Amino acid sequence: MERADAARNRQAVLRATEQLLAEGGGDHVSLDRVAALAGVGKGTVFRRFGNRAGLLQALLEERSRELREAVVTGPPPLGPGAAARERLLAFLGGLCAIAEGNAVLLSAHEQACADDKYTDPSYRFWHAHLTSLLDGAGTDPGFLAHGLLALFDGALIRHVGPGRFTDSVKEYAATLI
Amino acid sequence: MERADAARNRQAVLRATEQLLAEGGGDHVSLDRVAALAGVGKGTVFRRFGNRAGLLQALLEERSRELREAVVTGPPPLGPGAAARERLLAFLGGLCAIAEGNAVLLSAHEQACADDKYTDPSYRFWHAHLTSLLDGAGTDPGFLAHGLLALFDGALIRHVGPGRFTDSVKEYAATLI
DNA sequence: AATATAAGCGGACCGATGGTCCGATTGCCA
DNA sequence: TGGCAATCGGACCATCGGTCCGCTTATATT
Repeated sequence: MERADAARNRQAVLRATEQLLAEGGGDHVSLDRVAALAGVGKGTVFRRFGNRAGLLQALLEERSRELREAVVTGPPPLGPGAAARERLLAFLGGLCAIAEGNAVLLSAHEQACADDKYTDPSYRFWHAHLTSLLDGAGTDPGFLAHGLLALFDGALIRHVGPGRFTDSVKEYAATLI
Repeated sequence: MERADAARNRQAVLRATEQLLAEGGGDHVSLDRVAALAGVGKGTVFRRFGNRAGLLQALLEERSRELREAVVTGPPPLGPGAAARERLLAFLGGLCAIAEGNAVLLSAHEQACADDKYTDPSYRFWHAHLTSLLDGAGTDPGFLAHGLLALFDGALIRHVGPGRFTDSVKEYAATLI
């Protein structure tokens, strides 16, 4: 059981992080600043989240929890029951929505994860889901899944511009499968 | 005209950088170490290459110069003259060869470029070439090109394992076009 | 309510890093 | 050979991620 003050501080830190992400670029979010804005000590941030990557990942998971649950236990077309192709397109749509609204967070997280990106639990989950949906269609569904997920890059989203991004991804996926 | 000692130092720095990249991970390459190993002052490194990203990009350009020239002025199937599909597959093959041999350098460069990745001259060049080769085939060749280039991620190469990577990319491209 | 105890807290501290600056040096050309 | 501009080098700086440890406090127990 987590102590009440601990839970309060976890929230404060998360809220401070998203505020800093919103008002400045991803490099504006130093852990010193996060701690200061949250009104806690730096040690607290690290005890809760381990390191910079952990903090950003926690925020990312919070933002994608809904989609994750919908995909596992929700109704079709996201959840089980629909045809794989339907589910896949619906899933990519959901991912696009999250990605477009969190481009800065995405970049910061990638930057922080660096090489561990592919062992990150979040990534593993999306990748496993995509792979299973792509099974049978074409060759090497695992690599296909990597190829699709590679599109969800914060800098790319900003580069092509949100709005255009979602449409492009859908076209791209339609071409691929 | 570049002074003789300046040219010598530029070489020394590049060689030191690749040696450090080879013997340790990408994070082993601090500019202090590069300067020390090259036998020059830190200021020299920055005067030559501007910053960390510039240094890595210079190395990357050196490693890919051959392919760049082959693509522009070389004989088919890489150069002009062959069918677009042939050229595209040949080009991706060349890129794979470079990428597999330079996964660590790729990662380090991505990390250093961060958000400027898509305005990096090197990236622009590859992207423009791919886009022109993809013109007509399918929709939004520009985004297709981004999708293909997104595969060339140092961490991904290490994750799927070199060898497997090239084959997977070729399958992927064949599916896509 | 008093107490014990473990969990939590905060911020000083550390090592490393990217990047700057300027006095000393040195290649180059006349 | 002399003068000068380009080059050099490494001390210096700000910042960052991460650690540490003495102090505080929430909570369970009696």
